[in-house]
Amino acid sequence: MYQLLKNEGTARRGVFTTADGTVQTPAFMNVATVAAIKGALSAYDLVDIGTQVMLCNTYHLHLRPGDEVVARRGGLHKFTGWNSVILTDSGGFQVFSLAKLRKITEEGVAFNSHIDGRHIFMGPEESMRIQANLGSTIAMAFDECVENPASYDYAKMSAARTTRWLARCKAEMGRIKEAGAATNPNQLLFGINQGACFEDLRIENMQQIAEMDLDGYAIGGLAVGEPKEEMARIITAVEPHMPKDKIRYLMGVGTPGDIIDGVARGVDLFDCVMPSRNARHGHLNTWGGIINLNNAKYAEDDSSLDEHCDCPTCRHFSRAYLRHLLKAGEMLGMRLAVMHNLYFYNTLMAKIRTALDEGTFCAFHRQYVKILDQRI
RNA sequence: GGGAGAAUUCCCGAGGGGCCAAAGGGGGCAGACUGUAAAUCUGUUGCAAAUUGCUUCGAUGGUUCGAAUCCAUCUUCUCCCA
Repeated sequence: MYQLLKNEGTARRGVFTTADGTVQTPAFMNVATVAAIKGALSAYDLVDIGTQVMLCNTYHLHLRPGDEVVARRGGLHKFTGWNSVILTDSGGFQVFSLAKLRKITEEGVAFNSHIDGRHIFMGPEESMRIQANLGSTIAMAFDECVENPASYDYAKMSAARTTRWLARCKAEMGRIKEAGAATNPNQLLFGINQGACFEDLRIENMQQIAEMDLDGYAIGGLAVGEPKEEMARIITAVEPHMPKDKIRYLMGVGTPGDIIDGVARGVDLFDCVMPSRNARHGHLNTWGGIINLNNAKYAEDDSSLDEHCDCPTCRHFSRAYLRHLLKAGEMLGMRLAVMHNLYFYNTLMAKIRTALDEGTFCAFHRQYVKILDQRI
């Protein structure tokens, strides 16, 4: 259940209550595709870095270890030791990212496993059954994330099909719960808006899925290579048609600046691989911008990563040491870097919430939206 | 003591008269990454007043229009026989 506490323009401050825990929004969900945050972070580390929601992936967990294995362990919460909110992505993004290995029909998508090449079929019903086995707090509807650029005709056809898939997802989830076969009987379902970069398709699609009374609504298919102005244009066009009393999720976004902009445009939830992937590659977020620790100039820099950050990494280690660990390919380097970047993102969201609470988000936006994405 | 082989750029290593500032790795430097097939991918890596010029293939000297490449001597290393 979503409760809007306060708003500043279209920006919203709220609380999302679930059976597994409460999420203060706006929030950034930390991506743990295969039920682990890459960089050797466990559920216990997530508590230390201020994580509210862990995000896992249906397709990846279906392949390995297998959703039924997870179900027999009591679901993702027991399996991972993370006792708060878990969102599972439906596998829809893999329709996009594994494009070379798949074939899409009305029924669903045929994949070749990226692990061993074996034939896999996933449609709305399969995705719902897998997510029911995984027992996440929130299941995402199975969608097609269309590549950019997309033709108008393809985007229209695909969005309509994704909506038909959504109806099947809702029906299948109902059947599973009725049969008592869900690992988590309180599992929620979010629908996903598609329509590429065409405002009329986006709006029409949003209006259709808004009528389906889902637990939350996501905007998908953005941040897939289109210019930032395009993304902003689409969010601004769709937002007025999203239910005010439901939580809104902008999938796969983004940079700190993208997130601040997203909040300003009325989004409550975000997720992105950037903080963890960039951290592993030496790109660290600071309150003054992004630094690339691989750069030679940090080889003898004894200062902490960010003097304004009090994460475990910044409290104890120098840039020179972190750079050495990263260069040497040590797991510790990645772990410390990922902890910092996720702490940074989680802290960014906390600051956004405080600004909204205090009615100063507009000033916060002005101060940080550009600088945080800059390279220094 | 006798015989055989080898020395190439930061490292390993290809190249056996002109198309060689010299393949390919590694390392270095730099860049990319947006619901993670991503410890991946891309560029670059002798110097400079830079469509060119200069220096570099163990050292010195030679052959040749032209040498990393052929010859002589030397140095160092490896292997085999004593």
